[in-house]
Amino acid sequence: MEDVGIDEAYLDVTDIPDTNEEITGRIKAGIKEKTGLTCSIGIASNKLLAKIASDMQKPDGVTVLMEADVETKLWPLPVRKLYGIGPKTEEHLKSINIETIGQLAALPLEKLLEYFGNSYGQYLYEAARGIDESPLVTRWEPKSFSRETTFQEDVRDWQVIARTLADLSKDVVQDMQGHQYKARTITIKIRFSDFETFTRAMTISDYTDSEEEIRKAAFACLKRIELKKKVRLVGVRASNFQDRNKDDQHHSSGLGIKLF
DNA sequence: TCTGGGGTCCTAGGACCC
DNA sequence: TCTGGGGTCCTAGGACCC
Repeated sequence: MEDVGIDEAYLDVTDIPDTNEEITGRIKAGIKEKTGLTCSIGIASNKLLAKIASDMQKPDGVTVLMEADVETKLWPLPVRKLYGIGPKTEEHLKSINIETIGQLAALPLEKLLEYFGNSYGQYLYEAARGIDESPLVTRWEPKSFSRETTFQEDVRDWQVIARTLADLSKDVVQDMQGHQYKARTITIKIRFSDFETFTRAMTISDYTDSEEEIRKAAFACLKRIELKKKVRLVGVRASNFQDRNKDDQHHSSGLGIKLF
């Protein structure tokens, strides 16, 4: 099972001999018993289609979406239904008269790469055809920890901003320590009252989970933003974690070799 | 549709190295 | 000092997801 947030998950039932009805029946009964809630389930040959299917019969439904159904059931849907297409891409596609997944699938790959870049273009090409080879991710390592707060009222007072930044740094550090991660990169985020948002990052030479070091880095970043407007939001993020699989990470030995 | 808080991934440009 | 090609690392911002 792959968790996706608090109320979604993908289950690989490939090797479970029971019928779809038996499996979905047990899942629904179990969820009902433990939470009192209903759920909607999509059954498909990959995650992309399963997610779309789960959305097709909303309260308490079960929907099967097979590859053979792509043309009849997937293609009529608006592009926005595809995972990975948000408001911006929806608008972009609309501007070139593409509103359904079928119309998207009619676009040649070269066009998609041209409009959306190699990575995203290739993704859209496959997604529009219901193709998704992505595996279930049952365990993963976090890549960052962050905390942010929006003020009740926009703030001009530097003291308030500074204290908030320090508090957030502390929270991030506690998160890191609790999960035993050390980071090299600290990023702060400042959003002004007009929603203009800036980030400033600093990468230090040694991995750390020290509150003082991380707070200092955060403040060094803060200095690089001119606070000329009222501030709505402050955030702190730590990333670029030390690889915990390597128990010893001394950077480099003092050995250099030069070949002539 | 928007807000809020927590994330991930991608891109582009710059600095630097060989 | 410039050109060219290849690479890494870092930064800033944006799109997207739940």
